[in-house]
Amino acid sequence: EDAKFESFQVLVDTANTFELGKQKIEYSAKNLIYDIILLDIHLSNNVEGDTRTGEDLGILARKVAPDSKIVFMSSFSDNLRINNILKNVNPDGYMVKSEIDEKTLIAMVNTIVDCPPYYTQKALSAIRKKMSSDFLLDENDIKILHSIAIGTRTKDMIGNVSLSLAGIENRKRQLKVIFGVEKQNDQALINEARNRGFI
Amino acid sequence: EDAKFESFQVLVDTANTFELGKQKIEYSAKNLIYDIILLDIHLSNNVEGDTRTGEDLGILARKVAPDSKIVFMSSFSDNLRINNILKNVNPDGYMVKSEIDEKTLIAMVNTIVDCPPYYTQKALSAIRKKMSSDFLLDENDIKILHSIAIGTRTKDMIGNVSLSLAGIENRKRQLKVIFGVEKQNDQALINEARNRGFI
DNA sequence: CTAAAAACCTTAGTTTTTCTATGGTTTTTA
DNA sequence: TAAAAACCATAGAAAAACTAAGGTTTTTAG
Repeated sequence: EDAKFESFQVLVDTANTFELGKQKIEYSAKNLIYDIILLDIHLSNNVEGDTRTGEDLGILARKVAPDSKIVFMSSFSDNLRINNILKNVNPDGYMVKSEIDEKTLIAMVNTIVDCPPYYTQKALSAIRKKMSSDFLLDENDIKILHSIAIGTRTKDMIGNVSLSLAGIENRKRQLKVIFGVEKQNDQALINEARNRGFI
Repeated sequence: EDAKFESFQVLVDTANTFELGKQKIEYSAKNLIYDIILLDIHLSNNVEGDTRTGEDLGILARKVAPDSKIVFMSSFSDNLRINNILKNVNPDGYMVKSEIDEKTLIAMVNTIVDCPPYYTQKALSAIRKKMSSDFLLDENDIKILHSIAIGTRTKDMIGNVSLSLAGIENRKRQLKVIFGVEKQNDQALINEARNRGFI
């Protein structure tokens, strides 16, 4: 906020819950629209059990304020999250928090207004992984990978995955082939999937 | 080449044909390996009809000198080319020539040695498009898109595409739906496909 | 302007792919 | 070491994609 810019001055407005953010974005859309909307993925919601995230807010912002630039901030350089947000929201920028400082913030603002997108290095690293391994997994594949990652037993995946047990087993086998860890254990599969930005 | 770096000095070696580049890379791999290999996509080959490009040289370099960083330079911010190279070579950097100057070159070198990747803005713009539209086209889809782009009539696509006429027509219809240009003409489809980096 | 060609669309039947159900074998777990 | 889970294979069912055929609409060329 202390940063000096040549051609414009900075006015900052903040909100710390989904609901408040939603209100401000909707209000601004009808009045003075925001140039840049900076979104934290993790939101502290006031209502218990409210699982709406900054991603949802981003999707909303895209709809009601299509001319505002959207930049995400995330604590983690978590590959899957970055990939999902780039796909679902297509933000003009993505910054990993550990890389946010005055220098990157200024660079971000200058890049965003001029020629987006702006990504910090760790975000770029995740993007690179995704771009270089270009095969597509469907919803079920992703769910299975996640379930394995958190230690869910195969038989307990029924219900999440909309496949029969045999179907899930088949997919697992197939995934191991795709990721080049045929005949190896689940850990190898997860490592490779994480490494390539699918988890 | 005049740029000053703090922690290292710059030695430059050049080659202007595929064959010469290949020799130098192979020679260096067994002796003093290159820190960074800068590749131009368009090569002026001495032999007529030699269609090998910088991309092929990049694939070769990755194999024989896996520890060298590879950076591509391209005149065009052509989406498909960028996507293909990122997928097939997975370079540590990609620079669009119009964006190359002393500043970006220095930034590239510093980023590459420290924490790759480095992409110039126009490359990033292409990458963004690809990341936000993440569906996969198979070989036939690509062939059909290409055929349309160069003006091939649908009925003449049989032979290239290994599908029946009705099959090709179906795919075309489906592609228009996927790209969000349903009921529109072929030009709209090609524009959108090109825009998203599939052509 | 008009006739021919191409593109477009639909339907029925075929092929291919993927899934389920089932049951046996191997590995893991307690 | 016995039970549970994972793994694997097979036959049949279901879904998806393709072909062939024929009709309608649009485009092209004379």
